[in-house]
Amino acid sequence: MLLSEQEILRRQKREELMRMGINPYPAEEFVVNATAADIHKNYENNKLDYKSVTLAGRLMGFRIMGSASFAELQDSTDRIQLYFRRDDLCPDEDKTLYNTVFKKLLDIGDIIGIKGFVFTTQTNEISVHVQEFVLLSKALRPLPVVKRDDEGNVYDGFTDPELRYRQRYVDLIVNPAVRDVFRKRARIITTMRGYFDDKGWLEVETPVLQAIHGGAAARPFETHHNSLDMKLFLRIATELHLKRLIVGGFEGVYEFGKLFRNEGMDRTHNPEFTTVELYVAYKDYDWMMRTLEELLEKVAVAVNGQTTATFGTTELDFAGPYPRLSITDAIKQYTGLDVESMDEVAIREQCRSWGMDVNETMGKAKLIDEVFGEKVEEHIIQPTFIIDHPVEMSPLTKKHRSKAGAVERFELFVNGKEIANAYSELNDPIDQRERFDDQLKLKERGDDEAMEMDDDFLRSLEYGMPPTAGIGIGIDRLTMLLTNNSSIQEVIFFPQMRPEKKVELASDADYEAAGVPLVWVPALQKMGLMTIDQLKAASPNKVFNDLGGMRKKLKIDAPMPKKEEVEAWIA
RNA sequence: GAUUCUGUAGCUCAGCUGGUAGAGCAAUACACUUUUAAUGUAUGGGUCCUGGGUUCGAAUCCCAGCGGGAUCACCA
Repeated sequence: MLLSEQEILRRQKREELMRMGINPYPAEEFVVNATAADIHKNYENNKLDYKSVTLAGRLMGFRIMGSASFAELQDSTDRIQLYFRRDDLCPDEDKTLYNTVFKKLLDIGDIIGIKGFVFTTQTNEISVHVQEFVLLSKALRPLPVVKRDDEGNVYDGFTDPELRYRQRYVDLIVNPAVRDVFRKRARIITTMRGYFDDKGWLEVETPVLQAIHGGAAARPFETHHNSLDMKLFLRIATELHLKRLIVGGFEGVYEFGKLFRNEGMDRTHNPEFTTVELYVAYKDYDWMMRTLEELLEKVAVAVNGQTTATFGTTELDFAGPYPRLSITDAIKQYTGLDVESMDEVAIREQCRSWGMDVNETMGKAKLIDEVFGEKVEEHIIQPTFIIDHPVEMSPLTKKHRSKAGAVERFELFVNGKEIANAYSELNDPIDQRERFDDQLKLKERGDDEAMEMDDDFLRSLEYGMPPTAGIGIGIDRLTMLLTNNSSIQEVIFFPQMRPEKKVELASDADYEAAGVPLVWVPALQKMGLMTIDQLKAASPNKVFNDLGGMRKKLKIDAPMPKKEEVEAWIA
């Protein structure tokens, strides 16, 4: 492995600590009785309680001034300043603990535990005067040092998205706002769970691996089960299993979980994403709209303390009720086009005149959906229910009680994006079978997103499913809205990325087999001789000469090999 | 998948019409007992993403590849 100068130094410090009898990775529990946030919040009003605190966290900065020093400690809650004084830590003659262990052998990124008392410095900063400290974990890699001034301006930020997503742990350490996003994400989920549980609905888990992928129009991931020797799909929705559970007699069931769709990736799509789906018996989509309004209002308040959330320059208000607009009325409102009174051909012509990419296989329903997506969606900023979609686009939805050709469905749009999709669930098994048949016809015509026939699901409906309202909510997108992030990668800890490419590197054993003593391997690697082939192709004279330089540069403690030895490696 | 921008020290970035690299922070050494983007002095640190090409000479120009960002298409 090729190490930077700083990494080598830290490894040497680790060794040095061990030589001094200090375990850089001790096993013992370290009991903490305070946190940085707690001290900042409560010390001023309650000074007596902070005469003896123990804290643990990561060192994020040093300001050393001779025999006294300040350091920044970051625990899971916040940062706090530590004050170290040599003669307090080392009252006797031996000043090693301060001069060597603290000043020389600790680095930014190391995790320590401290014991001390809280006080306020002359510059009026609440700090901990350290009386004892113990190393809990030595960090071998240097951390990016992000500096902030009093106004909160950031200097030398750790900002490269590739590095931030690939090494999210580093992002979380140095960018506190990132930790906050994920705390809010967790709060969104726990608030929803609490709401559902209070209603008496059951949290359930259904299979991720499915022989038939159903419940949505999407391309699935495929995998293979070895002992069954069969193809399995990763689920694209939880819908069909949850409805089986309603058939089974639960009044309400919900599942938070990952869905997997083998489609494009961009700032609003990750191949695996989180949704919650909820199904409640004896309800319809009107009821579900009211429920969603109540739920989102609670969630917004739980996350941001108010029903409004700022997204970019717009203020979104999640306080219900939200406007309800049929998909055809929405099109009329934003384009002036009355699609209800038009036939398929006329709509298609209109789409073409707008320069939209449409073709003959698209029926009226699909065209309406396209027009909505192209001309309307982006304009819907405040939470709005778009309702009563054409039946062809909604194969699992009950036909509308009064509107011909429509279904009882709504999608909630916020800031131009769909974040929830719900309907009065279709529970007529004969109608459901016909809808699946229609999907199969689409599939035969080449629509690889059309749903498959799910006979077991139909069988369950034949036993009778109560009238049911169901909804799916995209957790990632909701989190984006409530945390003011325009990229899904910002609200997923480890967004999908291409694997890092590994540099081709010969192993230590390969070098040894070529006769190279291990001490010289780093030197050869530093010279760019990463593989044995490269070594064999090198000039022995040059290698021998360069080795002298590298020996000094890398502070290699072994005597120089003889020229004949070097020639032997290469020959 | 298409278009476009981009890849230089551990991090953030300079580097002009080609002459083998610079800054700040981080690191190392020294000074400094309340600093806070601590400060001062000195020092070290680079396969300039990879591979070809043009050239006496490439971080720089050209081609290809790989990674990433943005926009668009499909989708939630």
